[in-house]
Amino acid sequence: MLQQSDLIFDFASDHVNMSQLGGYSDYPAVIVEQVPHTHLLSYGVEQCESGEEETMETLVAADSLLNMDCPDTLSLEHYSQTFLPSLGDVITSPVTQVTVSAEGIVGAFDQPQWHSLHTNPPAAQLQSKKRGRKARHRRAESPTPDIIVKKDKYNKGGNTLYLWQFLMELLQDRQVCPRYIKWTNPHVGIFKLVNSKAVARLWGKHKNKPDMNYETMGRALRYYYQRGILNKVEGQRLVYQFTSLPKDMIYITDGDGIKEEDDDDHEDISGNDEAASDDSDASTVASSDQSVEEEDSHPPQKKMSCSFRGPAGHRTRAAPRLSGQREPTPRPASASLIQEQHLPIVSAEMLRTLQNLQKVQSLQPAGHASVFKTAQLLGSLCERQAAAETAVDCGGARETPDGRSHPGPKTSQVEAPQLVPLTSSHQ
DNA sequence: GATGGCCTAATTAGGACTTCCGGTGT
DNA sequence: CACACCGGAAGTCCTAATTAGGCCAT
Repeated sequence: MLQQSDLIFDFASDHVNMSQLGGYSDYPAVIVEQVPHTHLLSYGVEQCESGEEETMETLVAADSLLNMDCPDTLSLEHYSQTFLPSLGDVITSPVTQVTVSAEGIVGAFDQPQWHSLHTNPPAAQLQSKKRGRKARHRRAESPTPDIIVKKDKYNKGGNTLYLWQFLMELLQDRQVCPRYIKWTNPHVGIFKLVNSKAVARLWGKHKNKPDMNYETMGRALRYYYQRGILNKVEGQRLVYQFTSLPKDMIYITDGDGIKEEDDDDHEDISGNDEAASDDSDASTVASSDQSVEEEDSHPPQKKMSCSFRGPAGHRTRAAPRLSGQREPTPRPASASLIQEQHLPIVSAEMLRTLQNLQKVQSLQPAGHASVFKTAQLLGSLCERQAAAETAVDCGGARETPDGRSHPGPKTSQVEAPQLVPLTSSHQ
């Protein structure tokens, strides 16, 4: 059974019947979502009694959030060749053996996995400087718009999570988004570091750099300007913009259950949640414990509303469709910028793929450990989900234990945004 | 003994930060 | 004054590519 703070990261590779997917067959493999039980993501931060506990609590939050000792969390180790069974409404695609070069992807992908939020080309095409030794192939670089890494790089078990990936992770994590980091304009990839210190500490924790601070992390972010991964939003502090986003990004928005970080965050029953200010610190995560308990007993995650978005692939978690209801929205063949499969992201929809437990059981545990984790989770949730889905059928969307949204009393359903021109610039 | 194939360890290049710094703007 | 922000410079860490060497078969 999954332990608290367990996350499941897996690619939802589908060598399954793609015909089931209809027009979605070209959807990317990486789908993103948290494990249904939000308590699995407990940040474990005690309620803040004073601002002086910021550091400790932030670090504790980082511990719990990232679960750094757990290779199953952000280590990307499951970016390997994991094949998952798929339900009809789950969009997956093969992610294995993707050979990429600076000239482009060679192999599995014939559709762009990412969409650009800019028209401007990447800033830097870093040229390797050869000296002395015989010329050799370039080492794979971070998946910047034009510089794409080999998939295999992420299979080595290293802690190779780039900062931009990390930020995307946070932006898809309801425990930190919008509390520490939030979208200010998800349509164009603009986000804000609501609590820059906490985010920096989380990053430092992940990188095993206890001295990490926003100044240092900010330097790394500034290097992203040159590489065309990020832009700075002029005139707004702590606000940055991704130049590219995965199409199946989960956008956690400030729904009814989630107040803007700058607003009064009174979801914490204890009243100690002072998550408002930028530097209020990670103690704000303490409220997660509260919410974790709530959500444990009430699987529907009422605190957020989020949606998938993409120029064509936008899907709304808040209103899950049944497999037969999905509308085949074709995906525009825009230029691939960042390979989506590099995202250390989990998918709730992937979890859904595992609902087909019979298929899961046919897998070999040795090669699909995380799959089995998921399967176990799903098995334990199966009954509840069935009940929840019944509720969906009867009364609109409710978030099921596998992460689908439910129309809880406070849940606002976020409609899938309108298609955003890829050339949209930040506002 | 020469050659070739395979495997492994060591070396090297280079990417992605990290650290430090001085400076500017709000 | 604090903080955000900028970018140069140098350093660290890690990983992939390359090379060298050993072993074995022919």
